[in-house]
Amino acid sequence: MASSGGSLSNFSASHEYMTSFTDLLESTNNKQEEEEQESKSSFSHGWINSQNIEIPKYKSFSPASLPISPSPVSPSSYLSFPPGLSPSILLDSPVLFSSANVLPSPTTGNFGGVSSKDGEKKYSDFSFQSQTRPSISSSSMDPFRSKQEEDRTFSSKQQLELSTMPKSEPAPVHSFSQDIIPTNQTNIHNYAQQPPQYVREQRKSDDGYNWRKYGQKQVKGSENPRSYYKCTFPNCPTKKKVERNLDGHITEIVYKGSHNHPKPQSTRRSSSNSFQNPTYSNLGMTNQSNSLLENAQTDSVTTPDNSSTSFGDDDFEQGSSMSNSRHDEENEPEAKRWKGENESEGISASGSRTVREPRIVVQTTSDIDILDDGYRWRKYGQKVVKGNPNPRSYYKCTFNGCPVRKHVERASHDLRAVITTYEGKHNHDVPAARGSGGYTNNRPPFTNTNNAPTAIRPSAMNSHSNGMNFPNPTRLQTMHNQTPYTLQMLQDADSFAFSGFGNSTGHYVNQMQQQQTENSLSVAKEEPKDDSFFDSFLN
DNA sequence: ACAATTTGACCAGTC
DNA sequence: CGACTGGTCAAATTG
Repeated sequence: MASSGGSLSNFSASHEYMTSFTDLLESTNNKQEEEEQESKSSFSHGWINSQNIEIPKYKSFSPASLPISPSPVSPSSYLSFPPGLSPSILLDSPVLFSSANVLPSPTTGNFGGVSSKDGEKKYSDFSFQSQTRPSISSSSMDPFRSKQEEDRTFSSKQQLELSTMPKSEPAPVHSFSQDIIPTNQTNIHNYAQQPPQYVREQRKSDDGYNWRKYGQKQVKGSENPRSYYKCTFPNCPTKKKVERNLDGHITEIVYKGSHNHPKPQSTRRSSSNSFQNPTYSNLGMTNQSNSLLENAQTDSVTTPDNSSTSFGDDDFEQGSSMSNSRHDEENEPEAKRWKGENESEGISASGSRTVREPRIVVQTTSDIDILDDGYRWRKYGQKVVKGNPNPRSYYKCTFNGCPVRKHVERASHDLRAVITTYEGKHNHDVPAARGSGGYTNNRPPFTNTNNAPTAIRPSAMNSHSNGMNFPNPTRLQTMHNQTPYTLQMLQDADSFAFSGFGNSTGHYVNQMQQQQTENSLSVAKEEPKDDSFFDSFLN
């Protein structure tokens, strides 16, 4: 199969791969069972649930990456997997399974080792995942597969989740671009190669992180209850929500935010596993991973807006990769956003998706384009929210299919201050500058035209034409715990930012005004600078 | 007694 | 503006 593919273009892939691996090993969460189930379920039923999660690219990627590599081959082999290959095919192929070491029971979908939750099981799952993913990813997968197939997918799904959840996720994101795929694959390989134990860990920790469940709710349109989890690491803003089907299988996992800390490896059982390969677990994953992540983000993908890319650790990887979530959003409309899942039906860009699968989406906090300047907005709501007597206006970007929204409100403590919060990233260029041609020029696009953009942003930030060194919004978010960017934040930053970038400021200011006008927001004009400043960053 | 989970209520966001 | 839905909080429950 694809083994030869070689496209593993990056290290990153390997890194992620590595990380995921380590994660798996490490992961030893108490919640293992849950996760396990989750992972399983997601895969198995993922698309079946038909939550409509279309995971177009996503799926594709993951699958590809996953697995296939029958044998524990070198990562490269994984990579080799041609994107074109449908995972499903691979899955079907006995070879794949076999490679997995553990074969799942056709009926149960469990591996022989399953009985024990130990690594063995995981292991098996693992193998599946790799397989499954491909299948999943491939749109070709027939949701109505025979039970056996489902079972397989099942396991695979689980694996997917596992892989995805933690670090793997990032990979998938990258995967959007074919280039990325390799990375994913890489991850997959690792899993596959890994002993059963690995698998387990994955399940447990998912990603190796520890999560606290803080809520559960029945969501409309789905029989599956949705569970809400927060990362237990102090001050870590990362959250995830998991939907499980009636069977307890995870059908969907959505990550929000990125971890601002390394994975709790130590905690996790990695030790227990014999399996842990030194290689895998520590393999420098950390270091490499970081670099990789960054590369990945930059290169291929996307950086997650939120993505904590900056972190760089393996752990982060996930997040960062997650960050790619942008892609998700943009590319995959379906990819749900943490909150407002706009999932506008697939609107987004590629609407190519058709197949549904359990999704694992990483949302970084929200992708936020800090600046709206130049964009056109439609007001769709207004509300007074608790803690601020001033009404909050809600706006949507009017560009067709663009998921970006923002809300604006005056600070309760200072009417001069306008707080603007952006959610989502533009999937298009700034509309022709209304007044200022500058708009377009200035903005480098955070906007993603396509999926690709995501990756771009980070770099964009850096390169920002303005010469502003402002931290990438994405990162900022991360830094702020993924808090959406707000004007306030900008204001805070003002002082320093401003000083350095006078020119841009003016420019931005204008933009702000324009925006204000457009939005009909009564933005505090008094402090246009702030906004502009802000905008500049955003841009 | 403690920690984790569950669950109803509240709040924000969207239509 | 009101209704609806999803996300979060936090008290209650469970292990």
